Amino acid sequence: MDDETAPQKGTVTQRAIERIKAMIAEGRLEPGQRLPTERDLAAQLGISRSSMREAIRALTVLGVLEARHGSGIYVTRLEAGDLLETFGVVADLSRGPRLVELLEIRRILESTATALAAARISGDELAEVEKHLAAMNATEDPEEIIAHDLAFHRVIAVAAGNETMAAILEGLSSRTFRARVWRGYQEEGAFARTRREHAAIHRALAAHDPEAARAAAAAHVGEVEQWLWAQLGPQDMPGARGAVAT
Amino acid sequence: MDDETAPQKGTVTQRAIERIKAMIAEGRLEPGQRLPTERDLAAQLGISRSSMREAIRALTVLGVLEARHGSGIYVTRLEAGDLLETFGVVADLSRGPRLVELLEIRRILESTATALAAARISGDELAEVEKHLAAMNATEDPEEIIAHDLAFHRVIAVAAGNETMAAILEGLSSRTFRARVWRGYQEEGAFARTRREHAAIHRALAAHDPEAARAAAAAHVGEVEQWLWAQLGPQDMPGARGAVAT
DNA sequence: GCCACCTGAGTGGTCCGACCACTACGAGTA
DNA sequence: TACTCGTAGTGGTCGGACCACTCAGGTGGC
Repeated sequence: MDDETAPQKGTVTQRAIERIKAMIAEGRLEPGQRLPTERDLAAQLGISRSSMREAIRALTVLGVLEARHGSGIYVTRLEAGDLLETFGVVADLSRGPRLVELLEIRRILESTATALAAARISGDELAEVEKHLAAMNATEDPEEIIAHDLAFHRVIAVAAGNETMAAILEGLSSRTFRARVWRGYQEEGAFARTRREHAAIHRALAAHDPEAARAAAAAHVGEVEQWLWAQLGPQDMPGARGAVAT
Repeated sequence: MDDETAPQKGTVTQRAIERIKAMIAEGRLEPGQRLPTERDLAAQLGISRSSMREAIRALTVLGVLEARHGSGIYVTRLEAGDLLETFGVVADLSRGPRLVELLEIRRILESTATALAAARISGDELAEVEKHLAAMNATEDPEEIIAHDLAFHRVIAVAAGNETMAAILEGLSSRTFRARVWRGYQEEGAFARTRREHAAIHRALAAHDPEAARAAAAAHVGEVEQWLWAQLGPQDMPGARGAVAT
């Protein structure tokens, strides 16, 4: 009903966004290709440069386009990582019960990804997993631990052979998200438990045992999930006023 | 550390986006709340209205803000559905091997969601599932079938009790995505098979049998997955690692 | 008294033109 | 040949003007 073909539907900018998206979807614009200048594009669609800039900005934050100052506007590679960067925004802006939901999704995907990785992981990838595991255990700096923890799981997700899933999991473990949740979690002396869980995951990967890997990963994320749930059960999180029973 | 806190990092617009996002993350802007006018906001951050408009447009497409012509700018409810609308863009712009990856993710999430739903689904929800199932079988109009198919799975996802997962699954089954893939799939006379699979899912839900529900849902999505894989098999077989039966 | 209508201030939407900051390429030079 | 440096062209920012729409408050009729 609200589909194209009609003279005009929403705002001019919105139409411009759809037009460019359509051009990419139809293959008239290839990944990496350079677009005409803002001025030319605006003229082509018969709109002002301001409106065209808003459309470009919108597609930029969506990871579809990339603007290089002084050079031009380009279509991104359109790979999973480019497009799913916005997933981090969801994680950053979620609070309360939705955080638990996000962790539940991560548990489901991460456990499956780890199981797949156990079956497919190569020697090189396994070595990289071990590298991050060792680095994680060799320092006490929270920042460094989080960084290697992230990389640890990323290697596994990639080894699972699904780039899109790896990108989603990366968004679900974004720096700020992890920092927010883990700050409290780790303060309760969860370091030792985390190390044990990571070791269990590594063991299952090395043994190429998918079921053990699935269980270990599920337990790993599940621990955080349970803790977070308990956190906002009795009292809501600090900063937010009052538990909202929507 | 990674930024100089004081002077400036990226573009003016980018900074404005971060500022507003931060205001929301810190709770200084509540869901549903109205923001100052574009002109005031621009003045507050010391930037031009044009740049502020680009920032607002960016946050609008991300589902964080909502602009109502003549009324004002408001923070959305910030619920999963609002923020994950952009997920549909990923599905719409993905082609070739990435489509299979997306279907694999949908298979994983959908099977788990269906299993959860089997355990939790209420009588009312089950009735709604049956309603869409009947409507789906009562027509030959592809558009209508797709609509009820979508609603069928949506009810199940909601019954699983994870709104975020339901929103993601909705994005993975967006109208255009489904239309693109299913056009070819259904042309091969998959109607009968689809009906049988839907019936199996419903049966498992009615019996409150999670394992049967998981299997039925996985098979349902897996069928499309296999078909799609075969479609682009002969043409391009990129550097994916060996096929592993899951 | 009540309700429909109208008006106007205020808001987002669009356009324009100017200038700045940066990149890329090629002419000029050593 | 290799390097430097200018410059045309690009995205980034700004300010102002006007249009399209919403909504509250007043106005008029009933």
